[in-house]
Amino acid sequence: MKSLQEFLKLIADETRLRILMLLNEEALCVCELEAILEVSQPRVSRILSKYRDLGLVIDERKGKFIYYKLDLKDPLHQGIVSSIKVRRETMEPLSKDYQRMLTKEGILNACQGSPLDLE
Amino acid sequence: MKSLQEFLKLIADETRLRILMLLNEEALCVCELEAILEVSQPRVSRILSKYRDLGLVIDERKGKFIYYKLDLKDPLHQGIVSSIKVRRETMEPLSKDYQRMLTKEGILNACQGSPLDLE
DNA sequence: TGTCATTATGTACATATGTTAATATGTTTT
DNA sequence: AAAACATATTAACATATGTACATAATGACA
Repeated sequence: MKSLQEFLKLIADETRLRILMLLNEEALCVCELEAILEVSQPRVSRILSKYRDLGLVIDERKGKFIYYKLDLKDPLHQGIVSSIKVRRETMEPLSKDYQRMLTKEGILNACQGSPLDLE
Repeated sequence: MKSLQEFLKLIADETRLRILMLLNEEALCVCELEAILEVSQPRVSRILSKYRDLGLVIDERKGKFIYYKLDLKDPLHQGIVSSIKVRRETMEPLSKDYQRMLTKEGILNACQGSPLDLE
């Protein structure tokens, strides 16, 4: 129950939810998130650290970059996230974010090392 | 999107979520909620007014009592609520609350007019 | 080892939020 | 109309939260 409260509190914020929805699709590093969302680096980093504290996220280093991806162990959390995902197309920052992530628009220049080339 | 933020923020609190889950089952008045949840009357009233402000709740007067019930028009809100409902039995205040509501334990004496007799 | 890019954190500030007690409003009933 | 009860609101307080800026820590790689 406490875990549900914390989870809801975290995603009850636009930027935090946007990050969560992206990380639910694929692993991304801080600078990629920064580029997609157009928010400051410290803010992205802080949000990721909150997710990490609650064990909702896994991080893995690849070269210079640390890739984060969602790791929802609780089926309730999963259920809530997929309820939102189903309606992503109708929810405006979320839908655009997703497109930007797919097209990698503006990302290559944002992260100097072009992390996407690593894969 | 803004509506989703507000909704999540509201239910990211134990008492507020407990009330929402109960009102999702049947219409209840303030004093019944007070008795089931064992929280103060002003607090219940305040929470209901927030739900009312967001149009999540319908109220109907019956005699002395005002009965509130949930009115989720947004399918996304519905989806989130049913994700939680599915796992209610495993979530502790929620499960007991539901039982108390069904058995009407302690309620008849709490509301002096015995509102339940009206039905 | 030194430098550079990435990521993390500290601090200070403003703003928001929850809580309680007291009080007001409105309704029924006699 | 008055009493009794249900519900709503106000005010004051403490606590929490978000934000931005500056700076620090970490790791990669030449």
